[in-house]
Amino acid sequence: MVFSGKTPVSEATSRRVREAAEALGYSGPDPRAASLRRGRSGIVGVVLEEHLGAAFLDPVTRLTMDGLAEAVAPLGAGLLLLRDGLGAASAASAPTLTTAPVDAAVLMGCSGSLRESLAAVLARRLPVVVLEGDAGDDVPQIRLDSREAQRQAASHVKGLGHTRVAILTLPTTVARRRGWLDAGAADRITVDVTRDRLAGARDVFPGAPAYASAGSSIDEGLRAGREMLGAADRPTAVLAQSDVLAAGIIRAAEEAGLRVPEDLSVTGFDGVVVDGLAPYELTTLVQPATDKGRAAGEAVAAMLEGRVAASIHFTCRFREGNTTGPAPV
Amino acid sequence: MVFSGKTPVSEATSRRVREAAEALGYSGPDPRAASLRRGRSGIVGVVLEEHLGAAFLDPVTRLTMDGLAEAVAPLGAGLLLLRDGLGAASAASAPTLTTAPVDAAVLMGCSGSLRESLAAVLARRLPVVVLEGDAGDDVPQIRLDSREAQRQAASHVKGLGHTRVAILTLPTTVARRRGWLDAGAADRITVDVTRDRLAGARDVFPGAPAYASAGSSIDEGLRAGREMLGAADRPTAVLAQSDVLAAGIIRAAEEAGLRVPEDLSVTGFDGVVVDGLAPYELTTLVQPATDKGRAAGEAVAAMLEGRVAASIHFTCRFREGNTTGPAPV
DNA sequence: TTGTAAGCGTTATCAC
DNA sequence: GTGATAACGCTTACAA
Repeated sequence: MVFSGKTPVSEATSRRVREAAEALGYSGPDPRAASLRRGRSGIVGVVLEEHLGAAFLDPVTRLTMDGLAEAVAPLGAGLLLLRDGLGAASAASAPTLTTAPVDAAVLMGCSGSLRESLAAVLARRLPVVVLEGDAGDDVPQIRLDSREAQRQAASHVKGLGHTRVAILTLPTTVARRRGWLDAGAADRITVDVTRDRLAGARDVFPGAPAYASAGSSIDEGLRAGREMLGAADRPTAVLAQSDVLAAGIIRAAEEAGLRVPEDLSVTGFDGVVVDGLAPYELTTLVQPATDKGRAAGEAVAAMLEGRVAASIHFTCRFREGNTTGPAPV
Repeated sequence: MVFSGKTPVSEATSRRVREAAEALGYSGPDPRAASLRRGRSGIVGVVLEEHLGAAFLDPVTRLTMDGLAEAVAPLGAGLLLLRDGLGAASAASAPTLTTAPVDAAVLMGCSGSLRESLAAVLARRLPVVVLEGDAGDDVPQIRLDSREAQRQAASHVKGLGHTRVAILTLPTTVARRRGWLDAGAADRITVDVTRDRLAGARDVFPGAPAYASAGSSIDEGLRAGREMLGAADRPTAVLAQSDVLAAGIIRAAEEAGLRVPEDLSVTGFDGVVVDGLAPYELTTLVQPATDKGRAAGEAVAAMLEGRVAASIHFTCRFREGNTTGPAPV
């Protein structure tokens, strides 16, 4: 066909066809028909567990999506935004992994309904990659050494002499309840990232109190910070599970008249640029967010070409900033 | 068919079919074939002009996408992220409006290559909606009274006695050059939103100097603020074209030891929650960002059902916060 | 209620 | 190099 540019076509024929097309009002091949014939739609489904606005609030998600988009582009593929299961409410008509013409799927931090989404794609025998979630079997996974990394930051803080340390966690379950975690709560955490990072922190500070945020944002951190720093025996260091949460803690400290790091040390996690945080430079764990996305995209590409994609384990790099210092005496 | 649930099927047959399906390893209808037959893919393409990470940095974009997603969901449609034209580099293999199986398209602030993208969808006779961009002809557009709104904020500032007023604009062209705009620069602005808001501000302060940012973020605002507030005859008020830019200006003011609003008044635009800006509450123009997205989605839905969708003009609401005050004497 | 047949618009293949 | 032909897997309409 002239449009596909696949077969060599003579100039004359080409023009003749184009003229006819023009006359008939034909505007190129129909992608729907092409995708049926080819067995490829050129679309990769991305499953998010929050609504769009919330998901993209997180800088890590943004970076990951960026890397993902970049890696699937050469494939001629675009990203289709999908939300995972949830209640029957949306299930009625919203597009799902089973009804959307996707060639492959990427499950992003679908902690809650991961298994459900996974079952759906697996049933359709679609290539699938799971980002930071425990998919168990033989599906390629992109993971991070969250626990080890968090342990490293905790050790750093311990080395500075801190003993009264509190942890500010990411949401622990899909319910996203805000507040202090009680004794057995750690075992009921369903979000893998949260669980791993908490474990890493407690490897170093076994009994450290932990407060769960309802999301990863500065305002959530601020809100949590007010509560965490308000207590009588307030901590001298807070290990936050994300940079934006850490930024919120810093704001709360400023609000309470505490200097960082003289009165309070704060560590983050992610190593992203937090808009407006200057002049502070967080002590944090730098994770290769964009690379993670890219790796997911490449894994998808590999599987689409029939190759097997291996799981990848990324590591974080500890970066000392100016938000941690010796424990106050 | 049993799976479609369209035709009434007896229980016995249903089970028989299901068993056969199971045996043959059939896992439901192929969405690609269905979309060809139906002539619908259930996908709405969203054209962004930046890469994902950058686009979603802007709170307004996030909210708009949210509203859009919500409005197209009942349609059974998902959002496919697409980037507009650009150089030949990406054009090679990246998915485009012409190759993706979309039922309709939404063009989001595609200032630069809007016409190009528009031509592509129009050629395919797809329903299309343009968000805040001048599409000229009879394509439905979702617009905002940017100029009038900005004029209102400027009047408020004028009423407070300010005369030395500077404007901080959003990017003026796709090139996104940062710096003071010279005399004729206003006429060379290709981004509609930027042009309209600048015009509104200059309706009230005709000769006001304007500085162009390279993007809508706090750090951009901070960077611009350092330059704008560093001059000898620094302004007593800055009209920023977005809330996040305004937040950056406030940070720059703090940095320079200026109090807001005592020494410097600042206005924003958008009325979004700026993460971490508390305790300031911006004087700003609240725009219905989510509604804009929803309206775009509904317009798309209407067109998909054969109805005609009218253009919609949204208006902003002026909201006085605590970042503007009387001009210092 | 169940079964059957005809296309949706491509693209790949094969004979010319 | 060019033109015809046969699927791709579904949905819908119509006949049994």
